[in-house]
Order: sequence, then C-alpha cells, then structure tokens
Amino acid sequence: MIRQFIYDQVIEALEHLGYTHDKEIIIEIPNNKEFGDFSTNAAMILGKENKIAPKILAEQLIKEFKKIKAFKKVEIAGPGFINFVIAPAQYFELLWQINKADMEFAQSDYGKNEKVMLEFVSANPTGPLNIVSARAAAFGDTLYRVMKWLGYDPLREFYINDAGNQVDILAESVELRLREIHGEKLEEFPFEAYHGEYVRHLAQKLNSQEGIRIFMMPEKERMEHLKDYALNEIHLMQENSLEKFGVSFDSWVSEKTLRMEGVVEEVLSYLAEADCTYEKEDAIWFCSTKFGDDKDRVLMKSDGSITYFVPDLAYHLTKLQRGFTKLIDVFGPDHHGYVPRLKAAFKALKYDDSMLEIIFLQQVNLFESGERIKMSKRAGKIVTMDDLLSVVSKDSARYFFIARKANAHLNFDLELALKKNSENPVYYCQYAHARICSILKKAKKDKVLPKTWNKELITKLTKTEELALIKKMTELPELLIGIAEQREPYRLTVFVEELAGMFHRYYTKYQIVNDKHKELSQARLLLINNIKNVLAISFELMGISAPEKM
RNA sequence: GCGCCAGUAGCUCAGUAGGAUAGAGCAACAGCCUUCUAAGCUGUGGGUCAGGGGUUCGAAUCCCUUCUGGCGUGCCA
Repeated sequence: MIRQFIYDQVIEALEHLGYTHDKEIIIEIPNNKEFGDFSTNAAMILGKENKIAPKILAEQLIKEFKKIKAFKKVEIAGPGFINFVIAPAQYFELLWQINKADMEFAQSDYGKNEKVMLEFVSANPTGPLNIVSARAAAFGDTLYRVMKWLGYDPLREFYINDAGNQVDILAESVELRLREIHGEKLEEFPFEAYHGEYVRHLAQKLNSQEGIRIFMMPEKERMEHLKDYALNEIHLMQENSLEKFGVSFDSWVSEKTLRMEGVVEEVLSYLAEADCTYEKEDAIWFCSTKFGDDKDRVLMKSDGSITYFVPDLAYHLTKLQRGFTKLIDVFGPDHHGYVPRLKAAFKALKYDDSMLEIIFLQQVNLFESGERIKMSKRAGKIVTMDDLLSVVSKDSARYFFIARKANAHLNFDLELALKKNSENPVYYCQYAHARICSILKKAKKDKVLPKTWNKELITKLTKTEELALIKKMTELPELLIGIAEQREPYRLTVFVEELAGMFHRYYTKYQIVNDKHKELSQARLLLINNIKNVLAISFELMGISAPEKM
C-alpha cells in the first residue's frame, strides 16, 4: 500500500524535474530502523543515465518530497539513498482503510479473472495418499486460495492415471489377496505387486460383498471388474483423505475417460502432421530432441501399447482447449526429467510453452525424536497422509507443509508439530489470534468496546510499536501479489509469524484496556481488532483455523 | 558421465526488485505472572553466507568454476 504510493511519488518527482527513469528503481524497507520506514535507491540507479551525481539528484528529489504531507522526514544517506519516515497521520489513514475493508482486506481484482489451471496431487490411484501428496495438497490449495483472493480465476484439478500398466497390476494384486482369503497358498507375493495392507482390505471388502461369485466370471471380465472396483475404492479413499485435510478439488479428470474419447489417436496424428514422429525398432518415436529434450521419446511401444506421455500430453492440450492461459503443474521430486518432453511437445505443436509452468516439490522427511523415519514404497511401508493426520492436527500439518519453499527438502518434525508452545509456530500464531479475541471479549463485557469505530480514535496511537504494527499490516496486499506471482505460499507463514510476534511483544509491554484512559483503550482495541482480522485472513488463505480460545 | 535442485549461527530456516552493521525461532544460560490468556515476554553468547574467481559505486543475492548432499537420467507411471 505505502510502497506503491512512494514509488508513484518518486516517478512523479523525477518527471517533474525532467529526468529519465529507464532503469527500474526499488522502494524497500531498510533492515536498519535508523534509516527510516522506507528507502529508495533511485538517485544511485538513475544518476548515470541522467549524467548527474547521485547525491545531487537525491538532494533535488528530496526538495520535491518535502512538499508531501505523508512524509514526516526525508533524508539523504550513504552513497545516495533517500530515506523516508512516514507521518503518523498517514499510518492512521491506512489503518482506517484496513478497518473499513474488514474481512475483505487485501482482496483485489489484480488477477483480472485470468483462467489459471492448478493441477496438483494427481497421485496414482493405486494406493493411499502419501505425505508428499499431502505437501502438494497444502501447497496447491494455498496457492489457489491466494489467487482467488486476488481476483484470478483458478481451478483445482486432479488427474487420475486410471489406465495403463499399474492399474492392471493393482487388479492382479487384489486378485492374489482374494485367492489368499479363499485359502490358496501363495508361493511368494510378486515383487512388482502392491504390497500394502490396503490391498488386503480391498480384497476382504469385495469378498464380503460378492464372495465366490467373482471367480465364476471369465478371466478377462473378472480383471475388468476388479480394476473398476479397486479404482473406485481407492479414489474414494483419496478424496476422503483430502477432505480431512480441508482440500477439495473442483475437477477430477480420468485418463481412462480421455483415452475412450480418442484423444490418444488425435495427439498421435497431430504430432505426425507436424512431422515430428518416426518409426524405429517397431516403435513410434517423438523427435523431442529437436525441441530441447536430451533424447527422443517413445510414443507407441513395440507391443502396440501407448506410453504414459501420450495421454498426458493430450490431457494438457485439453486444458488449453478449455481456455486456461496458464497451466501450473505441481509435481513430485521424481518427475523433473519429464518436463523437457512436455515442453518439447508444446513447441512441436506450435503452442507457447511458457504457458506451461511446472513446480517441483522436494521430498518430505519425517523425523521423530531426531530420527528420520524410513519409508519404503515397495514393502508397503509408506507413511500415509491418514497416518500423519491421525497424529498431527490438520492445522499443524498444513502449516508445516507450506512453511518451506517448494524446491527445498522439507523436514517434518512430528514432535515439534505436536508441541503446544512457542516452539511450534502454528500455536504461536494462533495464540495471538486467541489472545486478541479474549481481550475483545473482556472489553465488551466491561463496556469499553465501542459499538462502532470512530476514525478520530486512531490518533491516540502514538507508540512506535503501534505504528510498526500498522505498517506490517499494510504489507499484506503486496505480499499476496508476490506469493501469487512467484508461486510461493511459504511467505505467508513468515508474515504471520512476524505479525503475531509483534503483537505478543506489544501486548506484554502495554496494557490494552485501561479504565483510566477510555479513548486510548478504544484506539488500541481498534488496532488489535484489525490485527485479529489480518491474522484470520492469513489463516483462511492457508486453510487453517483461527481459534477464539486456546 | 550428463541434467535439475539445494548448501546462511550447534539445529530448523528468513533474508524475492543487487543496497547500508546478514536476521528470527529452537537449543544453552539468566530473569518476568496480586494487572486484558505465561501456548507469552526480556536479556546474554553464537557467522569464512560451502571454497575460489568475476560483473559494479555496492553481491548471501547475478555470472563462471570447484566441493558436498538430494533427485533424475525406462519402449515405468
């Protein structure tokens, strides 16, 4: 809010003085408080192109800024920085705006209704969701919420790979477990099959529903039946896990359905028409190296079946056909070799590959008592999302999952997530919210809390901590834009921790409600009420609760 | 081998428009509740920003290079 204002003033002053500003200047918050509330490097950056010494340019600009009431003090410092101190009256005005915006603060039409496709989780329908999926769910959903808040038109989509090899193996695994139930002795459970307990449960459930009847079906029909059954059950299981996590998808797209609609043939013909395919060793290849990939890729295997890539490419093309102008995929850490071929296909088909944006989430390591918990997919020993949620609350889990940059490994400390003190940032932040609620409640009971807020009250706020709190809140609108554009939800957790910390310190230092100073009390109540709102909005965007009592 | 990602305090991490003296939290130690929630606050110590070169008024941040770790490198999905 303020940053943009200062930026505009600088540009205006430059133009008024007849200087050019071809190079980008910055308005920043100095990390040393002695340098004021904001500072700009404009004079240093633009000195050269205007053939003037930075310090002289700075002096001239400062002369212009002296006329502006919003600035209490403007100074030159160091090699040509211009430091601004914002007038309290300006902060009061901003607080009043925040107050008026209420629970809609920082909402905007910034995104101009751009249709953005957010594809995330998209886990294989062959087992329960694991913790990397949980990370993806928290990440994608938070990004969705922020984009929505900023006036984009985002859609959350889950792509189900319910066709191909792995699904056959799933059906076979269920069949083996069924045979086990009926007393057949298995030599050894095949290495490639799915070993998880859930396969047994699926078999048991199916057995109790249909019993021996299954084995009376012809082989082919039976496998189809097992496939449909298992896929449907697992889909429901996954949807249920996500729901417990507070994540719902706007759309689920099935690979099988896509295939039935004939998109595979379409894509193959598009690529052939573009002259990008050839035959070698009984297989059909895509010459992706021509478009930046490091090797050519098989489209149709020598046995006549199709590779995963073809329907997936078709799927991405449907996103474009549906009018999305930005396709964001959130992938696990093991897929990055896959991107060049997707991008290559976009280029081959003359689509703008910059519309396709892929975010990689790095792996999640679970720690307990300082020990890393080992996970093994093969042995069915994965820690599932449900396992995690049975131990850790939804709030804690979501917070921890978004609290790191996407491309950094995430160490999830189970003990820490369970702690209920300041070591655990979730509680630290939620506690600030609960504390404020408690104060407001007491103020209401004591009849200090006014029915409606009065703008004049704000002028009672003169402490540096109070102005600093207002300043911090005004950062939210710009922060959210940064989060949406850089796809970096973690920055929201940094903001919330800072704001909560500032409040806790303020609370300890000053008494908010004091019978002897009614107006001051009311002004402070107005301030903390807005802090509460800003915290609640941030929590809402992260998908975690804003408790009124703890 | 090649490709992608990462390396900041003992630990987990900020430092996102290239800015001024690199910051938090935890852990360690010393304190604060007759007063609105102590799930909180205050203070102390702690750094070769992995190493080296370069770009420039100025680099943790950009470029090159070396080292270390993770992942990828299927006619798997």
